[in-house]
Amino acid sequence: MYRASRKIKTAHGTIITPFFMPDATRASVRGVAREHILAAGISEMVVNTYHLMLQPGMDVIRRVGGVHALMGWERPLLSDSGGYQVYSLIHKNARLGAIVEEGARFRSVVDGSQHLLTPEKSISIQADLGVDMMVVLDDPRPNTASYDDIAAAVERTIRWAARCRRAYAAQARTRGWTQQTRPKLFAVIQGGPYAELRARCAQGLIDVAQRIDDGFGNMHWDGMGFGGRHIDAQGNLMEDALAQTASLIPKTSLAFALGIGTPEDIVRCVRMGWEMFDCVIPTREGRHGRAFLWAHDARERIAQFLTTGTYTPFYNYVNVRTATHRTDMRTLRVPTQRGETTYTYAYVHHLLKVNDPLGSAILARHNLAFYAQLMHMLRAAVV
RNA sequence: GGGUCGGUGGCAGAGUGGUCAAAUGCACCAGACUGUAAAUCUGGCGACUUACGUCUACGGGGGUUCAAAUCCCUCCCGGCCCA
Repeated sequence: MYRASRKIKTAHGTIITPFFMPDATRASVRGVAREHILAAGISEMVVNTYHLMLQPGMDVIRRVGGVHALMGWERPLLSDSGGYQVYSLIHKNARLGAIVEEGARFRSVVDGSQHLLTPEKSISIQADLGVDMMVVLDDPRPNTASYDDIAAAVERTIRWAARCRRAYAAQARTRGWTQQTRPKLFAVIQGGPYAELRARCAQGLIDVAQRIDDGFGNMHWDGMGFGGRHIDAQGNLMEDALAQTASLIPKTSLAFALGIGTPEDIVRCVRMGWEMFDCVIPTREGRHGRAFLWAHDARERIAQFLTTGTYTPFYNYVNVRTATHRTDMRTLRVPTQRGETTYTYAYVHHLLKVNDPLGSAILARHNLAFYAQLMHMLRAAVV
């Protein structure tokens, strides 16, 4: 069952669960300015260790005083460890990298240069980024990998989590973090499609937290995520896996469903107990011409699903690129700093057709507002 | 008026006797996208047909040939050169 809404204090403000973070992988949500992110009702974003260490590079990040300063963003940020990027690179093209016990060896997609991202280095980089929430380096595997391969990745993920936790404690000393200012530390559960491996991974990670001091005497992870891919070959949410994994996460830790998802997936996951999400869907789909739209009685349908488990579709998904919108003068709501404005479908359709980034940006902003509203409804429903 | 080069699918542009319903790009019509190597990728794109397939097509008309977008004749149209 869902977890009640709770507040998390960070150095850049208080977060209320459940919440959704758009991916600002390279320190920007592609094409959407920070004032438009805020206007959409979004207060947290995810940046990426892998991308930022390559560009602009940690030398620049340190000199400008961190990624908040670089972006001019005053709200909470989470950095992903880079594990997923290395996984993505390696599994799409084995020449681009390899996992070794020391860490993830990979070639930069920016300039082809070779790098070794270790658990310690990932934590150090994330500390330099200055984010409010950081994630341990993990070893994701495709769900199609062999049982033995995934089992080995689970054990490695646990060992790497232990190294990350020690590195975190060392950073805490060096940088003088306090219990109030320190970034939250998230572990990541692997195990893919195998329930016993997920359980083993979760228990292994919990043991690590109890065994290794984070520098503040905490005996738990601030958050625990579920990594890898949670979508089957048909594009459906792996509900059993997500439900089981949510149940493995102690209430002392925030439950973070990495990379999820569609509005429906998020609602389903919140019911299972997941509390935080990040995904490219609202922005990528927007960039590619899709808009999420509320169905009638969406709020009631969501509330009904949370209490009874009976799911009724609560939104529509429209492709504004299709010819039907060429002269469609109905309007699409887009958030602004002073409330809201509207654009006609016909205009957005035209902008998309002429490849003006404005069309993509309008839809991304619209979809971000949709996701923010969704999370607002969910917060109200899980009191 | 003479010469010359050329007219190919919505556009640009290959092809110069058979494997051509015609490369490729763009446009167009759809689809995909879930810790962003994604302003990316996939499919369709003459007509009819679920499909096998059938028909009509490379400016118009007429020939040669078993077979023509490709060769010949003629007409129409366009560029350039000469008068």
